[in-house]
Amino acid sequence: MNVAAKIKPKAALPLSKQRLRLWIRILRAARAIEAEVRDRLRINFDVTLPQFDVMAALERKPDGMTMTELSRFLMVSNGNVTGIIDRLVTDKLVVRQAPANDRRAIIVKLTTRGLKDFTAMAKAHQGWVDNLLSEFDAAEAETLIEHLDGLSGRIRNGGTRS
Amino acid sequence: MNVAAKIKPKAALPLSKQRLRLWIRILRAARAIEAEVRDRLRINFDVTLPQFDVMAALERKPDGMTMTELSRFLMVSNGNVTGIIDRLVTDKLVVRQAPANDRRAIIVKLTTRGLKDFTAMAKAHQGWVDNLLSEFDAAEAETLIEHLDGLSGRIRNGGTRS
DNA sequence: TGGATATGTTTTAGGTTTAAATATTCTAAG
DNA sequence: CTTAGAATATTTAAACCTAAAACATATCCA
Repeated sequence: MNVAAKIKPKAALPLSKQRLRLWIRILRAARAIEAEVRDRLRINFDVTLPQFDVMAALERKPDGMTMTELSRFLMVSNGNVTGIIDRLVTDKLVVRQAPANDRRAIIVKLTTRGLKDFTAMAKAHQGWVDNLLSEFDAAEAETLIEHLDGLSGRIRNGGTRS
Repeated sequence: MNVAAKIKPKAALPLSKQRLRLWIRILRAARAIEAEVRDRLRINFDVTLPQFDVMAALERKPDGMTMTELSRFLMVSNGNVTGIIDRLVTDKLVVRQAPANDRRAIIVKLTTRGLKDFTAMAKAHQGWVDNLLSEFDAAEAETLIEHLDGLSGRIRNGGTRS
C-alpha cells in the first residue's frame, strides 16, 4: 500500500459515503432552486409550481393529454393530478374534454387564456433559472447533464433494485 | 459566420436554454431518488421521509435541538416542524423537553428507541443510496459534488436576486 | 415599563401518496 | 355472439407534508 493514498482524506472516504454526500448535495440544490422558483411563481403569477409544471407539459401537446399521460410525464401519482387539474379548471387555465373513442379517459388542454398566461410565465421562468444557475458555463452544464442524464429513468424502471 | 458553427446543434443552443435543461435534469434525478427512498422507508420502517430527516438531524445532536433550529436546518417552515414532531412523539421516537432558561423554547430529543430505530434506518438508507448512485465512481462523485457544492447556499442567501 | 424581537402553535389552502371505489374497455372462453 | 374476468382510466378518502399568515407567550433592551 502506498503512502500517498493514505495522506489524502478524500480518497480514504468509502465510496458509499461519497455517494451519500453527492445525494445530499443534489437534494439540497434541487430544493433550494425549487423553493426560489416556487416563491417567484406565486408572487409574480399567483400560480403554484405543480400548476406550472402541468401547464408546461400541456403546452407541448396542443391536442392535450390524458390524466394518466400527465401523471406519468410529471412522475406524480394519478390521484395527485386530479386535484391540480381541478384548481386549474376553476381558474379557467385548462379544460377537461371527453375523447371520442374512450369514455374512461379525460383529455386536458390549455385554454386560450392558459396558453397566453403560460407563455409569459415560461419566459420569466427561463430567465430565473438562467440567473440561478449563472455560475455554470455551457461546458459545465453539458458535463453535468451527461452525468445526470438517464439517471432518473434508470432508477424507477429497470434500475438496480436491492 | 463560419459554417462549422452552424453544424453543431448543441453549440448553437443558447446558454440559457442549456441551463434550463440542466435544471430539469437535476430536478428529475432528485425526484426519482427521493421517491425511491420514500417508498423504501415506508415499506421497511413505516416512517416518512420528513420524519427520517428530522431523526437524522437529531441524531447528530445528543443534547437535542429546538423547533426553530430544526426548522432552519431542514429548510422547512416552523409551523411544519410542529406536525412532524407531533407524530414522532406519538410514535415515541422523540420527546419534547422544556429547557431551563427559556420558557418560549422546546427541546426535542431522540428517545432511546428513536436512536435505535434510526441507526437501523440510516444503515439501510446508505446502502440504498450507494446502490441508486452506483453508476458514479469516486472521481465523478467528487466532480459533481464540487459543481453542486455551495450552489444551494448561494441561492437562498446572497444569491443573485433578479 | 413598554415596544421590539424571538419561539412555537394554529389555521388555511394546496400538494402528495396509497388504497379503495367506480366506470369503461378489452380479451378470451363458451 | 356473449359474457365473465382482467386490465385500464379516473376519482375519492385518509393521512401526511408544506408554506404563509395570524396568534399567543416569553424574552430582550432602551
